[in-house]
Amino acid sequence: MQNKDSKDLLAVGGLFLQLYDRYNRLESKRFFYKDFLEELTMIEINTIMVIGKDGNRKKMSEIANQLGVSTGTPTVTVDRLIKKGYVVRDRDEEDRRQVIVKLSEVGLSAFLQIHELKNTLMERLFGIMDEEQLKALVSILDVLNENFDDVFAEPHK
Amino acid sequence: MQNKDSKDLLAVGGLFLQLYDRYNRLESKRFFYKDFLEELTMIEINTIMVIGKDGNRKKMSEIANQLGVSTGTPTVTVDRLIKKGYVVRDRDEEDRRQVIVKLSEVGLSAFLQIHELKNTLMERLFGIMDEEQLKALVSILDVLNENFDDVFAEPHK
DNA sequence: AAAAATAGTTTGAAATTCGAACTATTTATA
DNA sequence: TATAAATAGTTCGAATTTCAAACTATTTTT
Repeated sequence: MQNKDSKDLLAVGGLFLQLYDRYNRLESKRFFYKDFLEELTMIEINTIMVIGKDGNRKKMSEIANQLGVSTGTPTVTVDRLIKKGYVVRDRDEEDRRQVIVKLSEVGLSAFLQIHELKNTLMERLFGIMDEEQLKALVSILDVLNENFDDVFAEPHK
Repeated sequence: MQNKDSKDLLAVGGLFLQLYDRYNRLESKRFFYKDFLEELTMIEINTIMVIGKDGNRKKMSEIANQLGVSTGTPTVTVDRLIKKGYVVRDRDEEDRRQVIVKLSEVGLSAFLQIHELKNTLMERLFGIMDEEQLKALVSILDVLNENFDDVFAEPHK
């Protein structure tokens, strides 16, 4: 039995998908974003999280790309978020075709709260593990993240 | 430094979320479901996957619950899937309030193809790991899945 | 200077969603 | 047993989300 076809390789995929689905469901509005959903819809929250990550400054195309939607979608969402006071739209003065979107103070505060909320969930999820398991998992997740883009670079089949 | 506040506990959450986001984006239509999206929308695919899992026989409420949407949503989606020939609607004869939804032959075939597609992705993702890491990861994911519901049972805060 | 490429916006149509009101059926209760 | 309450789904209307195509504005290429 060689590596590629090991029973562990088969098992780990199923277990990952199971955990992924569970977390996915947990994050789905009803529970998780309850405090925000009076004000914000899911796509608005997702858009805020994309804008705030790594420096609070994103082009429209970056937002569309990160969310996996066409560029028409964030145009509409950002319009609404501006109306609600969560983001600001600027034109890049270097290249005036580009639009730069940033979080307002309100938007940034929402971003930080949701970020914190996610961290709390993570602490719950992984809090049951002992120090040794944590160390092992950190190094494994590191490897998976590092190789992710390479592994899926060429279109699969 | 005690367990709960260890740097590994902090790190592992971020790494998990990173992997989660990446996989999430990968699964998002454009790449992954390309072959099906001429025929099916995302919610239709998700609904098919829920119906097919664990025995190809689901109540409306089970579908809504698994998808994290209100019951109105699968009613509409199932209508469309019936029209497209992917599922069948039956009334439970024991309790005639309940509606049982099953995949047709076409639906089952789509389910299996998508299932296979996901497994292929999993093999790619985890194929870079050696046997020892795989074993470790299997046992960790097992623990996380087993404890998931308990950990998040009581509403967080 | 003209043509091509790029970044976003606008538009219209379809899909998705929710929550509330509704129908049908089953279970509880008086 | 009759009535009330609970449960399972459906229908409805309004809002959100989406895409793709046509469009505007700007920059880059030829």
